[in-house]
Amino acid sequence: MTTTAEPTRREQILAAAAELFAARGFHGVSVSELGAACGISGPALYKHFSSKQAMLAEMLVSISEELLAVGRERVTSAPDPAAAVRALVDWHVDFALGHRPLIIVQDRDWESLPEEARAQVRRLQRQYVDLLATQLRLLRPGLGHGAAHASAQAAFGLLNSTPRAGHAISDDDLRTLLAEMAVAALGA
Amino acid sequence: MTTTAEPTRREQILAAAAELFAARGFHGVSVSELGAACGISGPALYKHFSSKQAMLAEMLVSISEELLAVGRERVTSAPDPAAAVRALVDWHVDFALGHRPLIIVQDRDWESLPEEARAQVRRLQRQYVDLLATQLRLLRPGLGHGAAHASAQAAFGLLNSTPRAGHAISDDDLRTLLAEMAVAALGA
DNA sequence: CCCCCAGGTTAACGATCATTAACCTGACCG
DNA sequence: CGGTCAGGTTAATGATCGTTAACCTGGGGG
Repeated sequence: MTTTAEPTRREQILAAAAELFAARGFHGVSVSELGAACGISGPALYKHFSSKQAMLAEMLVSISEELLAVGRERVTSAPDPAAAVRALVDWHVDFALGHRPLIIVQDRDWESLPEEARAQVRRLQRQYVDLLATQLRLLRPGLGHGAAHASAQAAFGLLNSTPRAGHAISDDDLRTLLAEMAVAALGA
Repeated sequence: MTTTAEPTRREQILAAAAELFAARGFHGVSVSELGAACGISGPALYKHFSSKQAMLAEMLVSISEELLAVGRERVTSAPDPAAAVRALVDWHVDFALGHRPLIIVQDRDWESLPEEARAQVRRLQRQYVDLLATQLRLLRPGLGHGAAHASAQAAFGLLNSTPRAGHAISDDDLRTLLAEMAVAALGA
């Protein structure tokens, strides 16, 4: 029995917020609408979060941390750089398909974060990109630092096109398609 | 003498607006700031545009039209589908590198458009993606409609990662890197 | 039994913003 | 010379938003 623990109230709110932010943007949704989406109304949210920005901060920091932490796991448990690259790609496409709203919010609304959280998220994202860039340079010596970084960023750009995809293709097909495209783009 | 025509006032404003919108988002910049960036102040902008949304609409519709129009040219003047795919990739990366702010605004703020313009932009974008998807299916028969569409969208996602790239690599190197990655991802 | 307090409610506040109103000015045309 | 008009200006307006204040309520521990 793996105690799947009913989600806490904060998590419910964050999930609703993620979908609304993804649909209309951080500035495009008011706290009243946000509360309404949770069945409560407006200012009641302040019993759970200190501000609207704090909600955004919590969701973006936590997913950035998760992406990085699991990414590191996958790399260290990979036998060689080629496997590490494939593992990172698979992990990212899995996450992106499972959390489409968060992916949208992450790269559209991160600039709306309060200063401290913004710096934190940017640092985590840079480490995450570097994780892939480092494996690319191990895989293909002679690849410059700038080129490796740009390649990694481009690959994530490809994978993050996931959420915008229409539903003219099944999730499973989309998963393998994106993973194959990313691996091909990275030359691995 | 190709009459390089000093930019009209509207164009100056649109250029300033594109950079500000790209930096802080459509809702993140006020009309006062926008005017200040043009050397005039606040409500003077209404002598040139009927609303703030109208500025966004004009810039997004015009670039969507340009992308599609030139994309069509490149396709019709390509000898075969493989060449067409490469021509489309080259055209897009050229445009993206030359208009980074517009690319950012286009895929971050298109939801802030008034209804009519939003529909128009979405239609133009869909036609643009279909342009690439069609060539992909000619190139690789057996590729499903949904898969071709998703592949095209993913490729543009890769190419649109351009503006976020740090300046650790020269524009020329970045151009060839992205083009090669996109072509590899598309299997062409 | 009573108190407390987590977690709601509605009303009010202050700021900001897009937009409009009212007014000014200088260049150009007849 | 006189008027008009494109293109500015500042002040005012109305709406909306995030946030705070003040108040209520029901259930659990001393």
